[in-house]
Amino acid sequence: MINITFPDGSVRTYERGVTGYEIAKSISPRLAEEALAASVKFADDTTAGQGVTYDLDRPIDRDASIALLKWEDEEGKQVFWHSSSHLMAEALEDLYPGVKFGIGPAIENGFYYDVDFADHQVNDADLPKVEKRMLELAREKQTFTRIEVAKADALKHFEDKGDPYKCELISELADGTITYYRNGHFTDLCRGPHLHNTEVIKAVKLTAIAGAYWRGDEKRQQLTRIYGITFPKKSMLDEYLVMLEEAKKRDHRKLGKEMELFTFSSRVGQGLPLWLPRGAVMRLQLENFLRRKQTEHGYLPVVSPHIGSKDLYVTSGHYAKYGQDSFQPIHTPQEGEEYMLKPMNCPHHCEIYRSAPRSYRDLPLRLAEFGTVYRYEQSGELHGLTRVRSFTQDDAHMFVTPDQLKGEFVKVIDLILYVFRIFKFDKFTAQISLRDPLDRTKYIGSDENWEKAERAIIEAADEKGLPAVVEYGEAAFYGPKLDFMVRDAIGRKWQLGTIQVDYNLPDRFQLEYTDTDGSKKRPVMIHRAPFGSIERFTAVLLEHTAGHLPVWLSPDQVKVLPISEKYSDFAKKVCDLLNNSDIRASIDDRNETLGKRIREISLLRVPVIAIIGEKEVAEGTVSVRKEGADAGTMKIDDFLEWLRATIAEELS
RNA sequence: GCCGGUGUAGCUCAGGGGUAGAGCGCAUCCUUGGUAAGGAUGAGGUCAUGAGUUCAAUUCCCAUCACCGGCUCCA
Repeated sequence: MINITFPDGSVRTYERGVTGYEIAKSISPRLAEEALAASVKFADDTTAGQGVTYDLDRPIDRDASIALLKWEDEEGKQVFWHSSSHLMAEALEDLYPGVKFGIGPAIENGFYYDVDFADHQVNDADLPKVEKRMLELAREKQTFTRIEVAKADALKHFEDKGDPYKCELISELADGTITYYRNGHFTDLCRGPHLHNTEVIKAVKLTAIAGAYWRGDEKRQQLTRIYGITFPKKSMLDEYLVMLEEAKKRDHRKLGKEMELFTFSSRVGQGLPLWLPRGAVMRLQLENFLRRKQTEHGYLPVVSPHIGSKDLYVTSGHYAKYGQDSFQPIHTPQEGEEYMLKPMNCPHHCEIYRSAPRSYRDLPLRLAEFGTVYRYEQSGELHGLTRVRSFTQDDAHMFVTPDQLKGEFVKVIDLILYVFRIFKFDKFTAQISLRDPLDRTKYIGSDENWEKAERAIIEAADEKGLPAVVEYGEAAFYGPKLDFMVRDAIGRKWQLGTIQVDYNLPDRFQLEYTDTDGSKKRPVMIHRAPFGSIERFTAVLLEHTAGHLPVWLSPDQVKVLPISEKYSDFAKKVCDLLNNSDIRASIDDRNETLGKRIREISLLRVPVIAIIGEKEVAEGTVSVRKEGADAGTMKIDDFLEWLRATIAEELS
């Protein structure tokens, strides 16, 4: 007999070799129905961590703690979708005999399988057939059988089957036992784990078809990747589809058009956004918001040109690393003279640092600039405002002594958290990227400094209580970093702010300061950008808010609507009063019905509408509507106060 | 850059080998309206661009460009 410990601490004894499924059944039939896999941590496993995920049918042969994983658990979903990808493969093999398979993992929302269809051309119209077949197969209540085979046998199996991709994968595995999983007549090389039975897969939607290189290598065979998602209930699929529709409605490209914020022109060039008047107003508010806060934090504004001599980037090292893939140098009438569009602001800021001798008393020196940079992103990678070729970083570089690193980090984290709070990004995580412990040769800078910096980041994150994960080997070659990921209102993840330590540029530019003892020391540089870029941030914010920006940020804060032309004069007076108090208000007295004007203004997402008719003129009031809801009738002065209070509230 | 898809009026889209349609928007007029679409009339298109097949191409074929979905990349 063996002891099984449950998450609530209770212990039960079972026969040796009991399976997760049997355990679940012994607790309740309902649990057996809902459980998808088991998280098993053996009593003799002394390593940290949660243990391994087991198939429900896999025997447990010694004392262990187990947690039964359901759909609600992330690992449960992963098993569900991984099994679904096998089910899809089985369906594909049925429908298109002779197809060859690459890999088919679960992903954040569903799964995919990379398939070589040889001569057959698959398109969207084929997907419903595959979905139908998958559901038929699922209803056969296929079990997933785990089979252990020797590597040589596995290799032979897939050679006989004529599947070169699987053979390649197997040949790279360590010698010894390899596992297969079999469901129905489909057998796949797989580590597992898998579902107890395919019957729980009740709803299937194949979402997309795309090309994907075998092993992500563009020089190799391109396979057809089919994406899909499955659910244990039909209603969940419906909800998911509604969510996708919602995401489409929030697409910042669509909102940018509807709200008249920005546009693109092929004549201007790919990936080069044009900010329309309303967009430009919003953008200026974003900049001013940060500028004010940065002034409080002791940042000094600087301005640098949009181009720089090629030498500058040769010195910084960027030319050697990225020169070939950048906008190419600009030539002048002067023979041999070359300039480049600036791909980043740091080298310019390094030269600003060098413009005067620096003392330890000058540090930290914080140079800030909304610096527009130009990067030749690959054309297929451009996407709305999130990936463009010209964008403005909310950039700043801090030059600090090694001892100031941590204090400075804490201050930057504070700033970023402030930004998140104001924009209501309530859910976020941070990733601390450190060196690869196994290979320290690829990093520049002394061991001692790296350790200091890594410790500083970890401690700073800890002090601020950041929900942070540490990733080893993810640091840049020039320094460790801290990145922030936010989740938007419909649960999607975005990378926003970043803080990076840099030992490279101070070296390359030979930056120095005079220390207390009169010796010359090298400062450490910190790059940071809370927004990342104004363009990207705008995109994320639009999708997060579905275009309903806070009043302080809205391009038009108030529209004043006289019910008929008779009240235009009074409306004009109200409008002037608001404008004189720095409220962005304008009048809409077009020859349209009130309902129609309200509709159009609402579609532009103007947050506040002030309506003026006979009654209002007589009483010196306005009738206020905010975000589609009646906010009451107010005296003009009260309305102004109310607006100010609303904005102050948003910014507190 | 690669694979696949799309490109028709300012926008959203329908159509189809015999040179084009809707709704919205725009203009003019009527209407002077009370919280998300009042009415009438009218103007707008080299059907992305270039070459090809054809008596005839916006439609079919090819190339190019842009956009969309992915892959790869991201200082």
